[in-house]
Amino acid sequence: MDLDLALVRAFVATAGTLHFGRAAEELNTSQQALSKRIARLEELLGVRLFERQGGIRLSEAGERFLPAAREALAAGERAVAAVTGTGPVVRIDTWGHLYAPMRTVAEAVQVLGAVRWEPGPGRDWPSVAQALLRGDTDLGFGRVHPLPDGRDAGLTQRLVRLEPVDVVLSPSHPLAGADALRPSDLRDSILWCPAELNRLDFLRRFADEFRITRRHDGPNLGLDHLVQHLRTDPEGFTVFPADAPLPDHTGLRSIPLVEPTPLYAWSLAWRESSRHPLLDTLLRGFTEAGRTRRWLEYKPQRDWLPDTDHPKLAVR
Amino acid sequence: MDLDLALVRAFVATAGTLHFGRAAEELNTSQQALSKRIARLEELLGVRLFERQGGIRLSEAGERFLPAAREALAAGERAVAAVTGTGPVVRIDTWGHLYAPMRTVAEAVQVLGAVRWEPGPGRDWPSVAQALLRGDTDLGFGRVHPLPDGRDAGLTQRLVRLEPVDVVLSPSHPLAGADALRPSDLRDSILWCPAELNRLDFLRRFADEFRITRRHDGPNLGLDHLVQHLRTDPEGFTVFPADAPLPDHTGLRSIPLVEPTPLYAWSLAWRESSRHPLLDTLLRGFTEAGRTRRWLEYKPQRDWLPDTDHPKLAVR
DNA sequence: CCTATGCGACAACCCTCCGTTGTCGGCCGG
DNA sequence: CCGGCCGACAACGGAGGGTTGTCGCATAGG
Repeated sequence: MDLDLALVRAFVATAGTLHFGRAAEELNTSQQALSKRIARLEELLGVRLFERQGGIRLSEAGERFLPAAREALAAGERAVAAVTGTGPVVRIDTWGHLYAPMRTVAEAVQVLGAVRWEPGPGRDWPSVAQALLRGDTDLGFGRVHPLPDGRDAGLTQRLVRLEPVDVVLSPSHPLAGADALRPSDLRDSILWCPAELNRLDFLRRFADEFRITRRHDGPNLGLDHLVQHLRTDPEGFTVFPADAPLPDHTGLRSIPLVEPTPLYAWSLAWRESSRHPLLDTLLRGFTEAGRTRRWLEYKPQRDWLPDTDHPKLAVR
Repeated sequence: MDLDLALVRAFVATAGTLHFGRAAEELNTSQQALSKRIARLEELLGVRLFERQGGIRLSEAGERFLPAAREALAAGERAVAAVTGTGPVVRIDTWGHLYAPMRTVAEAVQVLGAVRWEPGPGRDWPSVAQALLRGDTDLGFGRVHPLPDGRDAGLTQRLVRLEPVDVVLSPSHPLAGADALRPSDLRDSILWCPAELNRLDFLRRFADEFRITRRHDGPNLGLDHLVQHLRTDPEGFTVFPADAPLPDHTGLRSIPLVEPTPLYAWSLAWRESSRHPLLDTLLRGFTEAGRTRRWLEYKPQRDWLPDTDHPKLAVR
């Protein structure tokens, strides 16, 4: 009971023109062949799709079939595009590269397939927002924070993942043996920041919220550099998304945070006035992945989320 | 370039077993026929889907194709189900019947087709919430307001439409000639309520917000009854969703409200722990319809929404 | 009432294509 | 080196889909 999409195509074309002759022309075939195709489809489905009485019009069943038929055609085209590499590509600019945003995008894309994408050169949220507004890129992915002067006006965003963060510290750190730690346990330690703290919205809010006053920041010299320092400083720590990969054999320990568990809010952003054709498919991929992998779980009494992220939460 | 889903089915089955013989058995055909089908599909796509070297495994292209192929098969099945009437039915309980909730559900379903649904006996939000929790129905649709005692715990809801409301009044009402009215213009008029006001969350909040103190309520005796009273009372008015149909030839006037425009918030609700198989399709229908018909537009400076509805808003 | 016209269905024909049966070749384990 | 398993290849037969040609049935106009 599998449809041949060629038949479905014939139906959709005929439903469009309501005229066998013209629809046949459109499909580069003859009226008779088209007539047979429709008849075949009708027999397969066991339902009359058109009422014929001097001209044709959609039957009630045809009316029900039409939108679903269009969907099926579109799905077929996406499948073909997925494998032949034809069709559009969506450019996705990510930021917060230290936290490996790509892995989440890749996972969401994999769920549905059929989306070809390429990473953009994104650096940070302000620059990606600008690129989106200029049309230099199609989609942004990372942690969004409010921009001054309405520099994000016209952009739509959607929260797609809340990721718990772990503490990362040296085995020589006094707390290294714990199975779980509370943020308040870290007050006596030194927060090592991967870049200048005033450019790290999440880390800054985290440190402020939990009164972590000993902080060490500096220019972004990459993950390895940070790891080096952490390894040698028994008082130092940093926080890191729980599923983001640390370089292997760093010898550092990753310990879950609880009471509360801080969450890192990953969002997609795009310019509403120029939606990319693949956007809907991609959003479905994130929705699907988010549900199965529980990417959007948030319990106010268990988790901590920066104030500015709260509006992004919603019953969805 | 239209796929034959029978070929796609062959591919998916083979990708599942990674064994031509067993997949052929599963498909009730011979190994040779299956082999030919795969070859045909590969030629059509111009890509090798399997690597053959003593046994088979998916090629890179096959890996990309698989999820999209599953999607296409599902879409095909939905299309067949839409027209043959096979497949599951989703029971949707609506409430606020005076405001004709069904029309919005019907519109959303129409966008994608393929969802068979039947209305339930819903009366009001509390009773529908209870029915959802008991599993007596699959989905609820109407305006959701918070319930006491956690009687809505375990239910997920999603805002799907914000509908402006119009004033409805008799032609003999002094304001009947206006092209648009402000809520504050109605302070001297009498709000006729279609039921007891303490059961009408939206109307109560509306009247309180805009200081409409003259109110007339009573048991719900139906739309016609309300219309009768409105027609004869030159001081009376009621408010009504802008797109909801009033009975024809009522002789009443409908006038848009502005500065601000009150919005009626329609939501879907379901029990997260027992998602109906059609729920995702249905949600996509609402998302799609919502975008094209601008069902979710809200400007705080232009519109008015009861406080309790604000958490439902979200960037999505 | 008759005819012209336009449209879709039906019939006959032909060829392509798909599934069948039978067989070969290549990769494995012993 | 050999046997067994698995997928590809070859040959054949029948169904199916496209072609051309024609008919039936509407509707409109004289």
